[in-house]
Formats: sequence, C-alpha cells, structure tokens
Amino acid sequence: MAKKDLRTYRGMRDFLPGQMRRREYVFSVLKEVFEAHGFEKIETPAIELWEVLSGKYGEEEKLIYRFKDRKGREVGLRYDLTVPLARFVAQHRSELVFPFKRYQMERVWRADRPQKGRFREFYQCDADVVGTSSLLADAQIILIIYHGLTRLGFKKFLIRINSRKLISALHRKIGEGDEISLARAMDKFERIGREGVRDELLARGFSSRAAELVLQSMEFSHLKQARSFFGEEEGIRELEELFSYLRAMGIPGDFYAYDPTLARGLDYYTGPIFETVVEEPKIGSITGGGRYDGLIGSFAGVDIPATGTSLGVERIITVMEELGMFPPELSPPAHVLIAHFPDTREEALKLASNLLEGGLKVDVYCGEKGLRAQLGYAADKGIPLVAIVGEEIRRGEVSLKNLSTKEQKKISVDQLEKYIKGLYYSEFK
RNA sequence: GUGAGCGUAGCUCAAUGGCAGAGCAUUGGACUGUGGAUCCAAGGGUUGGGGGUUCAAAUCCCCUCGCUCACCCCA
Repeated sequence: MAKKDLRTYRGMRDFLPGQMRRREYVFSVLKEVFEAHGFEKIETPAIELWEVLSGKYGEEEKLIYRFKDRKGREVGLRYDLTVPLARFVAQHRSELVFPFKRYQMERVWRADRPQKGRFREFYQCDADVVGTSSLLADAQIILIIYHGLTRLGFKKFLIRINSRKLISALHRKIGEGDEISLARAMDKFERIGREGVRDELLARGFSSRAAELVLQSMEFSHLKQARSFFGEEEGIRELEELFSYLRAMGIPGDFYAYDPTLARGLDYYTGPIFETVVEEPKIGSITGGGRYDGLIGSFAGVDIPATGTSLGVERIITVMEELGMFPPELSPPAHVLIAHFPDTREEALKLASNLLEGGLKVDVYCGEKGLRAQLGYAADKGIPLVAIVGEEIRRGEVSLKNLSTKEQKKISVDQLEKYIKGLYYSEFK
C-alpha cells in the first residue's frame, strides 16, 4: 500500500490537548465577558448559499471557498460571521428582541495564503448589536474589546477609531478618484509613512493637490483638529458623542484613540470603524469592526442598523503564547487519577463513581500496567493528584499522592472527596 | 497574485561530492506498590518528485511540487 500523505491541508491545523486547554481558556474568558454585558450566544451554519455571500466583501470575495453541492446549487463556506448574522437577523426578525445583542465563536474559512497569524480555517469571536443606530451600541462594543483584552492579561494595546463618514467627507473634499482606493492608500500610513502614502496616492492617480490634503488630514491626533478641517460634519459629531460615552464608561484614555489613518477594507462599513493593534509582536490587528447600517437591509428589505466587532482569537492566542501570557496552571484534564492493582479494580471503580458523584473530574487509569506506569501517566498528562487504591482499601483508606509536592498520605475513603476539594481551593487555585 | 528562505525516519535534527545516522516516539521482552524509569531487542527511508553534471549526488545545476516568512489584503 502506498504511503498516505499525513499532512493537514494547507492553512488548517490539528489542535493537541495541551493547545486546546489554552484555546479553551481564551474562549471561556471571552464568553464570560460577552455574557457579562448581556450578549447571547447563537450559531449559524458553516455553509451558506452563494447568493448570501456574494457581493458583500468587495475584492475579498475571491477568497471565499465556493463550490457546487450535489444538485448543482452554488454554495460557499462562510468567510466571516457578520454576513451570516445579517442573513440570520433578516430571517428571524420576528423572534428576536431588539436591540439584539449576540455573540458567536465559530470557524470561518478563507482561501488565503497562510502566514504568521493567518490561516485558512480559523475561529472568530464576534459581538454585535443589531437594530439600533445609537452610538451607545458602538461604545458598548468598544467596551467589551477593552474588557475582554484586559481580562486576558493584555497590559498594552490601542483601539484605533475612525469613521467611514470622515473618509467619505475627505473624498468629497478632494473631489477626485475612487474612495476605496483612497482608503487603501491611507491605511498604509503606519507601514510606509508619510512619504510612502504620498507616493501611493500619486501612483493611484491622485493629483499632488489631493495628496497634500490627504496628508494634512492624517496628521490629526485629536478630534478638535479634525473638526476645524472638516467643519460641521456628521462623522465628527458621531465620534465626539462616541468618545464621551467611552470616557463615561471609564475606559482609560491610553487604550483608545482617534486615528484618521484607519480605513478598513470591507465594503459594508458605514459609520464608526475600529480595530485593535499591539506593538509586540508584529502581527497586524487583533480585533476589527465597525458600524454597518446597510448590510442587513440587503437581506431584510428594510434598513436595520448594526455595529459590532470581531475578536481575532487566533492572533490573540499567538500573541499570548509569544509573550508568555497564559496562566501557569490552566484547569487540569482531571482532578485526580485513580491508580489500582489487579485485585483492587472493583474498589477503584466504586471510589471513582463516588468522586464523580461529588462533581470531581476523575480519570480511572484504563490500562493494566503497574503503579510506576500509572504515576508516569498522571505526570505526563498533568493530573496533579493520584489516589492509589491498594491493599489499604481493605481498611477503608487510599494513598493520595500529590505529584507536585511528592507528598503522600493515607486518607479514609469517606474523607477523600472533601480533602481533594480542599486542596483545589487552597493549593491549586 | 508577487518575492525570499527551506524540504533527510511519525517528530526534532546530523552526515567535507565517497557505507544515510542519532535522540524522541512506536513495537516486543526483562521488571510489576511509587514519576512509562532502567536494561535488551526490533521495525521504520525512492533523502518531496523528475531530469542533468560526475567514477560517485542528501550534498552541485535545471524544472516541478510542498512548506515557512514577507508583500497584497486581512482576524
């Protein structure tokens, strides 16, 4: 038989138990944060009809995995969680409570070329508020980004904030060229600098007069400067209102900033836009989102305003791994391993069933090897305690070994559950 | 789509143009109440694939495929 190619498909990964524990930790923290702010979880299918996915992403559309099902129906793997949400809301309008606050933690697929922090199959954690154009919703989204990242242990990050309306205003002001093209050039400011953007604009066919205006508008670090440049502009008023909410929410000022160079490529954004960057390591943005008041209407027929963000869990995990941000003790695969000998197996099974009843995570050694092997198993798997069920069980006792302190003591079976729980409250927590 | 670097055992990696190797993992045995240890043994390779140079290629050259990183864009 020819040897099988054992690799996973490009850009798609297996997750080993050790990795899964770190991933689950991130997911559980974010879940708590979402729910702390009143967001409810939903799920949607991996596959959507092509007509749902098409025409929503602009140039990005070529990265959607697209195929025909067995009856020739055009379908695609979802590219993000926002467009499926729009379809979902349009379909279930009558059953939802508005403003509808939902979160989702699911896989999405992009036929992209993988690199650091970029995959073809990856998870996104999205939180959105649907059915209100109030900037309170945008502020709440920014709050959960702040809350989520700080809860995960991030000490330093910046949520950059701008408005699609200001990019449109700038585009009207210069009166030439294509808005998306303008936005793309501006978005490169961080990487290629002031002169780089000038060259980029000229290369994209903008006049040098236009380039000067654009460069001028990108110098602003405060909304006040933008106001004197743009005048009474809706985008300015909105950002001022948004920032007043962020202050009231108590988000420290060095975690967010008006950033006129932020553009964001997706076509559907209509109002405030935001993304989060970290200085180290270099990995692009770790969250991205904004207001998209027209998207759901394209499914529902009537306009339903919405805003939200996607937290890039894959990049968040990459950053946390590189910076050693994971807590040293994640929850163990089991609280205790039950070790046993050929003549104590039935007692071991009874003990395990009692401990399970008490709510502990119990791993009964499933092999028939000796104690040495069973202790090695617990050590390799990261189970901190081993209850050795040997001849002492005849006297109603087991030997409980703590693998980290190497201490071992005999404990009566009646006391065991309480004793283990006590250890987890003091020592392991 | 563009560019650079790298492809040797399941994994991590050695081998000056001159016999393809080690550690880990796997399998079998010794040992069976204290961290799969220790000891003994075994299996495992078209050196990514194809072509060329050479007495001789993992090693040099060409093509191709794959992976990684960067660009584009994005989480």
